[in-house]
Amino acid sequence: MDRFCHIVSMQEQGATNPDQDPRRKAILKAAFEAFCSYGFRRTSMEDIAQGAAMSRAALYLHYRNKEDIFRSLAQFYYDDAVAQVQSVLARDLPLQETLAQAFQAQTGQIFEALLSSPHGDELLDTKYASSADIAQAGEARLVAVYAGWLHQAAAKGRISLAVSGGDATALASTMMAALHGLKAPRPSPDSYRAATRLLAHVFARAITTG
Amino acid sequence: MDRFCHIVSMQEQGATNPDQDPRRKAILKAAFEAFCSYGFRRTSMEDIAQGAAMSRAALYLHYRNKEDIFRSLAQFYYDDAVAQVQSVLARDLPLQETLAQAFQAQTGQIFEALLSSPHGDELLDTKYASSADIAQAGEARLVAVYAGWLHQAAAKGRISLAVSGGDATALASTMMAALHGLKAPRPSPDSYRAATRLLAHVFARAITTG
DNA sequence: TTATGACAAAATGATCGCAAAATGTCATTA
DNA sequence: TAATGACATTTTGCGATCATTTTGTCATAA
Repeated sequence: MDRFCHIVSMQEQGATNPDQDPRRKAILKAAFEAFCSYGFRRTSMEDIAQGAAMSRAALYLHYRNKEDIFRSLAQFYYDDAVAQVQSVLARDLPLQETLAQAFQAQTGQIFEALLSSPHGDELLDTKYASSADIAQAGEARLVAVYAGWLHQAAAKGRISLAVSGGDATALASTMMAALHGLKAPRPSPDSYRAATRLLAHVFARAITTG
Repeated sequence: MDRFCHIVSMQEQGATNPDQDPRRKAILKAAFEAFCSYGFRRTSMEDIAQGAAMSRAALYLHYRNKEDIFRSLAQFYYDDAVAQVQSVLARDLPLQETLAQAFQAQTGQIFEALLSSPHGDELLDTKYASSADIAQAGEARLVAVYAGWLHQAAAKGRISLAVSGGDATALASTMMAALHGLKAPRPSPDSYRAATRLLAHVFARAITTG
């Protein structure tokens, strides 16, 4: 389950970005794992400190408190999701493949691990309670990214926005909402991925010109 | 807010159906209203009895307990949704309009009222906790109805299932899941309806032949 | 300077007791 | 016979207590 490290190491760029601090990264990684196995409430700062191989007091040198860590994690997830989606959309793949990979990139990674953990419910609760602002902003950024891409593609005549009366944002927003619907209790991660892919194809077909 | 009576009165048929009993209907109606304004937990049998203009003891002549009433309500919702969707799909409207009206029929009515009530969250919880079986069966029935319709339409050549590799059930199930996604906190009931309509158009376009 | 152990304050949660409310069941009534 | 009032039982909500855990902060050590 070391997706976290994988993702983290991918964003090794920029210099004075606070999220470059290896200590902060270690803390986030430890917190991520503790949250997954114990849930937010049952994870103590001590747990996180041990996971990050430092004293509990040291945590407070980097984050104000547990909530701050959690919010940082949420922020991290969205930053990653936005970057991934942008990267996929920038490639020049067939329409279907583009959307399929974008959807996958967006939901996969950290999020899947979180949700499929035994404490997915609580974490989702915590996320929306304590980081509602971050989540909202993140969702909005994602919608904006999709909308921008749709807009450009339409301008180039590669797709048609007729299905939404030309409104790229409405379409992007509905796309995101639909995608969220797939997250509901699913028999297996595979069926989740299959549904995601199918949804991508549906949207791709709906905006195909002609 | 008397959607409930409206819906109930529409199913005046059959003779010995227990759900024809006017007393049972009165109880369901009263319970529905009480649940909407107080939530499940804070609604007492006394509240329901008063709303139904009978003694509390009389309730027990018709339902075993509060949970039984709630489950009956859930069952009622799904019966209604299935009937509505079937009725819409049976009509011979343009593809887009068919799906749009089916989606609307399915989510609208009772459900909208429940969710937009101040206690939507708790009721949804209660619903999935205490009536998970009914909900699951209901969802399955809805998927089956859509799948059957898709299958027939494909056979007649009116639509194409290419988008899901010919799998009508997979498509129907993804459709339902996507629809559920729209239920997430929305700015307004209007925006909810608009998104529903847009999603219908997307799916319609995705299965249009050609 | 940076990290830590130690400390005071705060939060948690388990347990009790009690009063009020709600539940489910009958014997009785109309 | 269908409906009710009344009753015994159960559940709920609230406050208080107390041991334990967790938190956030500092003075101090590496």
